[in-house]
Amino acid sequence: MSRSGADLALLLLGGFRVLADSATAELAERGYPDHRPVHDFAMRAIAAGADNASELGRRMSVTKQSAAKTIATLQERGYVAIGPDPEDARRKRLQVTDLGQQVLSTGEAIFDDLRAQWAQQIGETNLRALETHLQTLVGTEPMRFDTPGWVSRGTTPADG
Amino acid sequence: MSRSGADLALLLLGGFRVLADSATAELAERGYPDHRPVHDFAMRAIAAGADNASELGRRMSVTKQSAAKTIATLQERGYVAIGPDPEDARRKRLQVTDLGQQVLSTGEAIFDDLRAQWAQQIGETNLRALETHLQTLVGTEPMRFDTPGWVSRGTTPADG
DNA sequence: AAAATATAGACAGCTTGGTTGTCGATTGTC
DNA sequence: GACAATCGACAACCAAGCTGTCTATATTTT
Repeated sequence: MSRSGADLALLLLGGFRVLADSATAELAERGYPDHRPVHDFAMRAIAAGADNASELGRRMSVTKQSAAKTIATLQERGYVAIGPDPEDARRKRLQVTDLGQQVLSTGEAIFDDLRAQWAQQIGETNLRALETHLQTLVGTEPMRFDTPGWVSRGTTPADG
Repeated sequence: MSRSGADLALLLLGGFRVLADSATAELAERGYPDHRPVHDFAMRAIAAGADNASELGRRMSVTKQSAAKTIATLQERGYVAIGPDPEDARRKRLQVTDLGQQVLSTGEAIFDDLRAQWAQQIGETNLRALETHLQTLVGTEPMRFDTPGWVSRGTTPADG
């Protein structure tokens, strides 16, 4: 087996897509249609403290305008609520709604389920090793909630 | 360490992005600007026998219209040539040019280089194990040249 | 041979998720 | 009080997908 670097890249992407697609499909089946990974990660970031558009954009390595768009759709679906910020009149404070929390925990459960399936296939030990090594390779930080621009142009936006 | 399924997904995507971004950047530095992974995989597919738009679309799990767009940009850059098909007047036969071959082999070298760097970080044995396990999880097929839709809507297009 | 059907590629138009650039409103600092 | 920085909004654009429609050519069926 040749084991080229390109194969490795494809393998990683394939792995992600299998997980992401399965999760999206399952989420749709459980009553949350059109919920993409990006929505999930954005909500997680909001829940984790990125409670305004600019900050969310920063954490997701995306312009604030783009973040605002995501926020708008999340708001339309009732997953996040927008209110005024008592400390800064320019800001609009974001908050994950109860419905949003439901999606979040459902999504988490689904992902954990998928991971468990994988663990069953190759063994928990091997899966853990895979994760550990991948983490070493990707960087020390566990890539928290900042979704890395979603396979886009790679360069992080400057914005103003 | 919690090891949630979502973390795993992020890790996989992160890994892919690190490789893809590095490769894109390096390729740009060596004189092939704006060459994205999708171009590379499309060219590989063409070289591997997908010598018309419809077939390319099929292999990349993308509509033929979308494939046609990619082909158009590759042609503009002089990476593929379009000629008539002697056996079927509807078809336009695709061919990777010499310049295209250069990009291809350069890209391959870069990817292999990146893989070597990773091997140095966690050891060849571990990297091999990672690849093997990932392959088991993603599916038996090594995901050949069909780029899996590039983190899009997951559903494969029907088209006509 | 003719008719029905399938396929190749082109064109128009839409959607998603990004990007700049600009702007008014607000805040904080000198 | 003046001035720079920041927040969020708007407009315009782009890339890479999608669908739907169309013509020309092949292929298959009658």
